[in-house]
This record gives sequence, structure tokens and C-alpha cells, in this order.
Amino acid sequence: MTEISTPLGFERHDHVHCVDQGLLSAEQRCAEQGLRLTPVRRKVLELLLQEHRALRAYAILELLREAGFGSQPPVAYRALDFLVEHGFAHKIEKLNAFVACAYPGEAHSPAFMICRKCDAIAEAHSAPARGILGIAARASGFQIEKTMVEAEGLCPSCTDQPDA
Amino acid sequence: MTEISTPLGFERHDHVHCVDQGLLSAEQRCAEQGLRLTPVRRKVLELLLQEHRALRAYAILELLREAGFGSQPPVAYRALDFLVEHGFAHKIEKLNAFVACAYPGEAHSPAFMICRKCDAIAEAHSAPARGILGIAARASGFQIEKTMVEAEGLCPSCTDQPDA
DNA sequence: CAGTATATGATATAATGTAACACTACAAGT
DNA sequence: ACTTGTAGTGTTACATTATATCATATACTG
Repeated sequence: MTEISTPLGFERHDHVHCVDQGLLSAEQRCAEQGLRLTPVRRKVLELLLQEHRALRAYAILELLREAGFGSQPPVAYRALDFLVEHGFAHKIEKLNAFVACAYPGEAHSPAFMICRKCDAIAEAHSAPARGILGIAARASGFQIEKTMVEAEGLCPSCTDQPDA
Repeated sequence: MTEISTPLGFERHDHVHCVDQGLLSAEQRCAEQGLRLTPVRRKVLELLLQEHRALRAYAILELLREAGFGSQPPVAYRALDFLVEHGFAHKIEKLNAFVACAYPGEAHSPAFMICRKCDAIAEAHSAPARGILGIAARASGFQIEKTMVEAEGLCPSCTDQPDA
């Protein structure tokens, strides 16, 4: 697993660095904030970091089983809830699936670009509440707490190979 | 059902007008574009127009059953697919539920404000592809085809009654 | 080390969504 | 009118996604 592989932001990169860095920063932040990065939670984060794709809960569950953890749905969902709640991962609503956060630690309002062909996912930032939506919200008295942006389309590789 | 009721854009309004107008404009557009607004589809649209809330597929299914239509999941999902595909309704991914489009006919990229307390929903416009997200997409070579924006928060009524 | 809070394991079940097939309604061409 | 094709409906069966609940285990706190 040391090769340069799957796309992050659709670009090739040193993937081991991703995983190690991701786990490390999660450990640090949990220590700082008194959160418990238990074995299951750590494992799930590791699994997510290994893919720049969204993993579905039951795929994670299967991988957990292989790794010797409990294999009933709540095991995966609880770990995912923890990771999402604390910003280590995000849920892609469109796919009912989960990805590791690409900018852990930084407070941000993520926006996802989802390739409809290969399911690759890149995370960007967004600020919908600053634009027209924010204006509409203020006008109507709606208090925005969280926003979710997901864009569907074609990633660079799939654009280049329209028939593959 | 003639009273002024549920919020649209969180404001009181003449709801009968909503429903009638919605059905009428759908009929017109279907006629123009050679689409078939069959009884099931029309009924589902009517059900959605009656609520400015998201209805889940199985709730719709139940209402269809009461109205004498088929009551198996595909009946509802197929009608919903039709309505969504042609812009008469939208799916709220966050809730796995559906709402009637508030701006049928107008090409638009909807943004939803979802009250986490009472589940009321208002539809606004958005243009995420014009902002930071668009820049990120162009930079990475991602071709945005469709975007989804959902904001979670508190609607005006729920803000005013923080404990209800 | 007792008591409390938090996390895990496991069972069961709920909620959401689809594949596939038989049948029907309707439009188009002859 | 007849037949042929297409799209829509109804139904069965099943797949996928998610939770409630309870029992057990583990970890922090005084």
C-alpha cells in the first residue's frame, strides 16, 4: 500500500502520507479535547483514510469484521457517528456513504465533488451562507447552523475517457 | 383545507392557491413537453403540494393506498422519480424525503433550509458553482453537472419558541 | 476501589430503496 | 380495426441502510 494511488482532489499523491497524517492529527486532537479515539473508531478512520472514495456503512462493517471487531451494524454506525460529530469524517448524503475529512481540524463548511462515473470524491470548501442563500435566510429569519453542498459531475479522469 | 396554514418560505400564505397553482402549472408544462402527468403522478404531486414539509416515500405510499392506488413501494418511487426528474419536486437528501418544487418551470439550482426542530422546509436559490466551489472545480478539472445545497438550522417559529 | 459514565457486542427490527416480471393503456402505423 | 411498440402500473420478492434496546465491558473520578 505504499504506491501513489487514488485521487485526492482528483490528483495523484502520496497516499501513505494521507493515512498517517490523518491518524496522527486525529490522535492529537482527541488528546487535546479529551475525546476517546478507541480502537474501533481509529480503525474506521483508517479505513476511510485509505480511500478517497465514500465507503458505505456495510462495507466498513465488513472490513471491521475482517479486522476482528464486532460486525453488527451499530458498531460501524456508532464509530461513524463519532467521527462525523467531531469532524474527522463527513457523510455524503447523496450516496449514504462516508469519507474521511480532507481538512481535519480546520473549521470548515465542506463541499463535495462526486464523480457520477467512478464515485471518486474531492472535498472543497464552500460558504453558501455567504451568498444568495444567506440573504434568503436572513430575509426569512432562518438561522443557518450547518450547510451541506454536494456537486455531482465528472472527475478529470472520467472526462478524459468518456467511454471507459 | 381552505385555511391559511403551514409555512412556505416560513411565511403564512394561501395554501389552496399553492396546490391549485402547482397542479395547474404542472399540467401545462406536461402538455407542452409531451410528458404524461398520470393519475398516480398527479396525486403524488398534489400530496407534496399540500405540505411544505418533506414527505417520506412510505408516507406517500400510505396516502396513495388510502386514495385507492397501488400501495407497493415502486408505485411511490416511480412517481417521485418522474416528478424529481422533471423538476416538479426535489429530494431532500438529508431527510431521505421529498418536497414539491417551489419554483416549478424556472430552471434553478435549489437550496433548502431545513428546520431541525419542526422539519419545515423552505426553498431558495443557490449558485454554488459560481463561488469557491466553482473555482475549485475548474482548478481540478471537475465538471459540475448538478449541485445540492441543504442548510440545517432553525426556522423563525422555532427560533421564537426555543423550548416548545 | 467503589461508583459513574462511556463504549462495545449482539439481537432484533425498522426504514428506505430496487430488480424483475406480468399486465394494461395508449399511441403510431398499416 | 388490427397489430405492434412503448411507457406506465401493480405486485412479489428482496436488497440496502439505519436504530432501539439490553447486556456486558472498559475507563475515568472521587
